[in-house]
Amino acid sequence: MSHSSSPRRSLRATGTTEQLVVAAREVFESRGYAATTVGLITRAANTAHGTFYLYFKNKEDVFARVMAEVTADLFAHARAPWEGDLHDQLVQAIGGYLQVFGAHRGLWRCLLEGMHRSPAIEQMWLEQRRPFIDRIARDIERNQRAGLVRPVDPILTAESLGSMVEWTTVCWIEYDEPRGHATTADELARTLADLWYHSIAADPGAERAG
Amino acid sequence: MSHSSSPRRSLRATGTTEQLVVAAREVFESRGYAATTVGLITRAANTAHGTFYLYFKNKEDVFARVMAEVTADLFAHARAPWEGDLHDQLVQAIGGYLQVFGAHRGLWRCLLEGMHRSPAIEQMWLEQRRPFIDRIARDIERNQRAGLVRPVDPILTAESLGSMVEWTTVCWIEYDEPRGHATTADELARTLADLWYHSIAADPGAERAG
Amino acid sequence: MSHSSSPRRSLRATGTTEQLVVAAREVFESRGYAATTVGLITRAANTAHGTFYLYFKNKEDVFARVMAEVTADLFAHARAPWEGDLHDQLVQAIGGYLQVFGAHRGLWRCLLEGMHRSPAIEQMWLEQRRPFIDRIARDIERNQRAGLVRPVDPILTAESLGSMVEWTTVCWIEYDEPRGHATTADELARTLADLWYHSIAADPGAERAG
Amino acid sequence: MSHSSSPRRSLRATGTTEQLVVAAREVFESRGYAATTVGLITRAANTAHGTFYLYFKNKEDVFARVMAEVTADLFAHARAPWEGDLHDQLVQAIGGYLQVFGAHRGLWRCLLEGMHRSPAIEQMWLEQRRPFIDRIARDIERNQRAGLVRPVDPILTAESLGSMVEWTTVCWIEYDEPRGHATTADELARTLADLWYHSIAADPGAERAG
DNA sequence: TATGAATGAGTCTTCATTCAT
DNA sequence: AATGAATGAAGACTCATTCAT
Repeated sequence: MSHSSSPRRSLRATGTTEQLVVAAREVFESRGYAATTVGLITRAANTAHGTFYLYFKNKEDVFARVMAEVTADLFAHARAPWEGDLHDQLVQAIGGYLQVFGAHRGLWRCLLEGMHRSPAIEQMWLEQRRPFIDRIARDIERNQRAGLVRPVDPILTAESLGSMVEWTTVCWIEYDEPRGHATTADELARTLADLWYHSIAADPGAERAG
Repeated sequence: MSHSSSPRRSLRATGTTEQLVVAAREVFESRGYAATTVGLITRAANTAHGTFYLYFKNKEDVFARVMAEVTADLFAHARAPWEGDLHDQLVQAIGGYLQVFGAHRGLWRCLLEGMHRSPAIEQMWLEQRRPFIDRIARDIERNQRAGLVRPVDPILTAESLGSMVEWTTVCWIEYDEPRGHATTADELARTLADLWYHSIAADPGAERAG
Repeated sequence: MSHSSSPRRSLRATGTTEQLVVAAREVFESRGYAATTVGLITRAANTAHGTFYLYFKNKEDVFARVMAEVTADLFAHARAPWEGDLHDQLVQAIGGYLQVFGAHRGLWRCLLEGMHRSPAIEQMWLEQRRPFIDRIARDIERNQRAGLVRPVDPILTAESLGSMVEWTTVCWIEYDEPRGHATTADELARTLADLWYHSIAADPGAERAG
Repeated sequence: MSHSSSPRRSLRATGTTEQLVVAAREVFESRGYAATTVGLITRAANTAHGTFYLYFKNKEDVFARVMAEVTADLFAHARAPWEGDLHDQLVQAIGGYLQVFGAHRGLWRCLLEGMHRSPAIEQMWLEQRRPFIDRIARDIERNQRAGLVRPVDPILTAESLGSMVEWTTVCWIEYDEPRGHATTADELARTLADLWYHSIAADPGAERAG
């Protein structure tokens, strides 16, 4: 019967897919988007060139698959509830962000690099980024109602502070770390949280005092 | 007899170089780094394909030349002395940055895109960025001595706030503007200056009151 | 125990073969010879890719099988006895030809398209065509003996008139029909029969009068 | 000055183009449309693979170029004025057609083969064929007004008789000639002209008698 | 028998770079 | 200095065919 062989078969297929995705991630991370070729991926995955096209339409397609996994990872962390006062929450959130980001180094640069080449990747980036910015804006509004945040435009502020963390992280990962870790992740997270906090807190001194 | 042609030749050569650099800038801006080819540049410059190699070693080389011109432009603006109190100075500085940045849109994306492909471009980016971050750090230190800025790490803070402006600007140029200029450059500059100011001011309320 | 499965197997096999042949016919008709791939056939047959190679050596092989069926169809029609005088017989014969031909549109084009690629297909075409031409030649000879057809070379004439019907039909099917059936099958059959008749009739006016 | 080198350069380019067109014609003729690859053409032309793309967009493009030359050839012959009575004119016209057609054997089969793959080639075929059919139709109408041709539908008749010559020629070239020239071009031309003449002549016997 | 995953040879196409003029 | 024809190395993608299950 054809059914008996099916699970083992599809297991093999799943294995191959995973091999390719893992290989693709490695190549994308180390080489960047444009320099990655299907040939490099299949060579890294130890499969025939044609096998790639069994599972992915093209480079863009496999990249989407890779990014989907990483974004899911980032989301999982972002979902965790934060505890303590505003300042403590910021340290936790930014610290988590730095950690996940750091675990996938080159991929974010890939995303930036690939955007110009493919509208689909641009879309991917925007869609991955939006929920984070939106969440920040909502938090700001909530804290404004609670009197903890001074009157600023929630949207523009969210964009700005989100960008601060995002880009500082990229620069730190790419250009500080390889040069010898002058700054620790923790140190950076605390600095960013501190700046963030003071930039919007209604009465900075008061809260920290309490 | 052969001497007489020399000045004309070098004049023509200068003209050709400039023609190529201008054409290259246009192509890089509209197409991005990877998608730019020597053929597109020479076609835009109305030059023979081979002529390109008389003046540049390759794409990376001409890109360096293009970026050098743009960076000089950015520096010229950054050198201008800023007037008024800390907050006013920030609005002026960030506003100027936004303006120059906006004038060269695609090139910054090119820089980001090209970094992975070529160590030389990476170097170029770091070298272009460093003076700005350094100047910010020095300003922070000076203002700390004057009691205007609270005690924060000048280097890390400069990196963070510089990144905030840099990346917010890129996102605004690429993803807000094409969608209809919901936010004006002025509005954005004021928001960024406001966040920057509050994030480091020793006594935010006091200074603004005075 | 193993014997009991034998009939079911062969039944299934027959079913699969037929499934594949039918699917192949459809794909060949709609896509042409070169554009047809084994993958398209098995997908249309709802069969595994590998199954194809259990029953056919390759594309050429399955095409031979498809054409054999269609040619048999054409023969069945051609065997029907024609009634009435020479002119009436021609209208019936050509009309039938047009009908069967039209029912298998794309396949004849496939045959023409595939001939260059494979000597076997070329052979197939010649063998399919020969009996028709031969029959025309024999009819001409018979009618010459009966004084109904003027003295012409039976072979060359059969080739020529057969070609006329054959090619006019192809052109009509491919290039008139899609443009809106300006000409009906009946109209075309009568025109062809009329030209055929006059081209060889011993005394055209006389017979029609009778 | 750049002008002095220009003519020699463009001469070289023209030479290369011609080399490629000639090579393409040969490969198309001997292999058919689908089996022809750019690699085969450049190998036959003794040029680098990439050179092909300097002069042609792709296979379809070079085929159009090849066919344009051949069609021009066919037209040149068709333009020649025909002398003598209706029957003699037909013999001359058909004879010329056979001769040019025979000189380009495989190309016409290529045309037929390529039609399914590319709408542009289909268009090419229709546009090449149309003028011939139209001319036949006009001749029939003229001769009807002169009382030389009996009342038949000029369009349908032109299509049919044109197809007869066209397809008989293809079959003769492809399947008679290679098997040993049982039939000469002249013999065939006379048979076709004879059938054509009788199929439409108002009073066949009369004219021939005169 | 039937399956469908895997293979890899073959084609198309682009482009950086060279070089004779 | 300038030209632009020629080159050939990549890289993307397809598909006939094999084979372990």
